[in-house]
Amino acid sequence: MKPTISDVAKKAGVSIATVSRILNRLPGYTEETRKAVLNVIREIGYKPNAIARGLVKKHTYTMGVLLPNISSRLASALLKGIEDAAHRLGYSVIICNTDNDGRRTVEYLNVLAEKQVDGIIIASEWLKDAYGEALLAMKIPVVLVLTVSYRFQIPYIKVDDKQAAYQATKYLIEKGHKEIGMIGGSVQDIIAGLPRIEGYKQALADYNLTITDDRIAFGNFAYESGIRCMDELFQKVPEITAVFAASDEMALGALSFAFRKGIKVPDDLSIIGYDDTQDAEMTIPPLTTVHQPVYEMGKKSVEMLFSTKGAVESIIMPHYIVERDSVKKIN
Amino acid sequence: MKPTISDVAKKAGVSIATVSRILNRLPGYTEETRKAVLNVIREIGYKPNAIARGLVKKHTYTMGVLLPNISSRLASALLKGIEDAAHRLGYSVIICNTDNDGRRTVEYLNVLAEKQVDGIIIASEWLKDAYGEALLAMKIPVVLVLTVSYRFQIPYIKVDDKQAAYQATKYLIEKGHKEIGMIGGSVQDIIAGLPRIEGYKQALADYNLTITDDRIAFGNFAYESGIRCMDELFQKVPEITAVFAASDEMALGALSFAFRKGIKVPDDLSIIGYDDTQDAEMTIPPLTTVHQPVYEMGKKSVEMLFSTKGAVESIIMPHYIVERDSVKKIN
DNA sequence: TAATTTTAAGTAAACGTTTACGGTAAGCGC
DNA sequence: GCGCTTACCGTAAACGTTTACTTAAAATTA
Repeated sequence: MKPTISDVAKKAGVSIATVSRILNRLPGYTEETRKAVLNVIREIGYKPNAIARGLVKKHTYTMGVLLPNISSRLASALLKGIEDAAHRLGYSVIICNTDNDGRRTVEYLNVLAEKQVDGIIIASEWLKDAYGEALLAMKIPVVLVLTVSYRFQIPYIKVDDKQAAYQATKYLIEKGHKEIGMIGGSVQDIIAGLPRIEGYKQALADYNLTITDDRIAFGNFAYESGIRCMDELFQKVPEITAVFAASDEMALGALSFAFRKGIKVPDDLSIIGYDDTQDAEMTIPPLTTVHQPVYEMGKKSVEMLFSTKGAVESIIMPHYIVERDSVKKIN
Repeated sequence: MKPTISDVAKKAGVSIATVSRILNRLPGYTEETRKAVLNVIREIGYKPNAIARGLVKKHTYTMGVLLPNISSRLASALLKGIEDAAHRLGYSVIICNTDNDGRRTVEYLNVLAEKQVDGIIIASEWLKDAYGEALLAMKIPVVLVLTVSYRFQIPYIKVDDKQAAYQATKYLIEKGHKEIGMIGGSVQDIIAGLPRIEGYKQALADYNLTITDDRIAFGNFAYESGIRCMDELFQKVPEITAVFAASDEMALGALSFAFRKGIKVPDDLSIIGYDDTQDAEMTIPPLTTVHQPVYEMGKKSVEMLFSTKGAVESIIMPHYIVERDSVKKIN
């Protein structure tokens, strides 16, 4: 059996209260007994039981993160930010891969509730009513990352998607492009889909460029869909000279499609992505894209989660375009 | 305050023992009282406290995973496999990003011990003595993934690196290449470095091809180092027609370097990678590489961890070459 | 019907901590 | 020497469960 605090107490000839006080650096013992107790602890290899402690303190120093897909590049970067900040603050993080599955999500919410986590971060996921209510019932801090909720008043941290998309499109326009296509997410996706499409349209409108439904292809943010969308775009609107992809992954798909068809990027076609995930700089050519500070958002989200100052404010993080080699100036 | 079991007992007019029995599907109550209790539970929104339960049952249904870098592609895929299997078995997983930092690793081991996790998976990390001893003291199951320990008898699950490297090299040889370079990891890295280099050398030796120190450049498995190594290789041994990279990321670096220098892959240079991470199929051209079944290894590792049959055997997973377009046959 | 077994339920100890409270001895001021 | 504070430390309750043990009633058997 693992040694417990009373084993330590017995062996050191003191009460468990004293051992506990020493462990928690509370006052109430001489330096002499402290040393003796510490020696016993080392000797028998005692480690406090965080479960028992959690039970009385009602604080587990554990938090949960829900994300639709842990293995996406975006999630990886976010997770690292979260883990780093959590570790610094002394928290452990439980990962929950929801797979965008509602049933699985409620299961996770339940587990996290039962495990008495001290806080929850929800990333990239639309907050259904059931989730929000479950969260409310738990009475613990929650923060949303890369998403928002209009129904529930939960602090969030994200980028201004519409504006970012606007700027990406404007960037292409300023490079002389007039026939610009977009590879977007679903319009039903109120978080990462619609706003980016709106930003794109707004920019075209402001510069009096043609907007047609044909110029937008709808993917699901993944690589394969980028390929398919690029194909679609080229068949319907062969005159386009540039495309804005709503995710780097789809931009990579577009890049691959172009390569296969012998279309040179950026000479024949300019591509701008979104996210600035790690592989954006590894592509051929390196991808110009709008940078979301995902790692920092991860960090900030746990800092918000455990912020000691009362009401936490949502944060709109700054984005910016990182210029690489997938966009060419034309005239 | 959150409702407790005694709140439901009181409200239902039974003892907490009965409520507990109902919750745990133990015998000892009528269907009538069961329904009544369940109703109360629903009514007041009671959720069992897993911390309290864990204290008495000495079982937390929580496990830990240690990895050097959560945001690497390899780790992402592995993590997903682990999380999936864990979720299926009812376990939560705590992630620990060690950053290859010894101090941080022991910290994590401590936290996991205190939190009474039921098992630990260690991935891609050389098991220092201190870790092994800490692990031993915890008396809980451990499994190693993508790594081994010779000093500690801990079950592992990995690929035969030397053989895989041998086959990758042989593949190049069979495609007619005679001047083959390698971008390897460090020789000090007994897990992913040395064996792959040995496999490479063995293949060259078996086919009577030239082996020189010049033909091996040493990277750290990351993208940047792939670029640097490719540069190095070309300066020292311009005659090479093919290279075997010990990781896909380094292969991507090599690809980028070639692109910048106007060297066509696979026409002027063939490249084979290692890992078959998600981006291997997204590169231009798609990367031929040796596939490690990382997701499955993740799954299997937790199945091993919580396997009920006595002694668990280590597993060598099968690898295979996936042919894409970065290697060309020459004569 | 009486004896016996089975079933439904309650009581209380245990899990390993933290912590409020109390007690004793020492130190101090007068 | 007496009262008071302070420092050190022990006792025991509490945290929310599970579970061994007990008990009373119901069901079964003879």
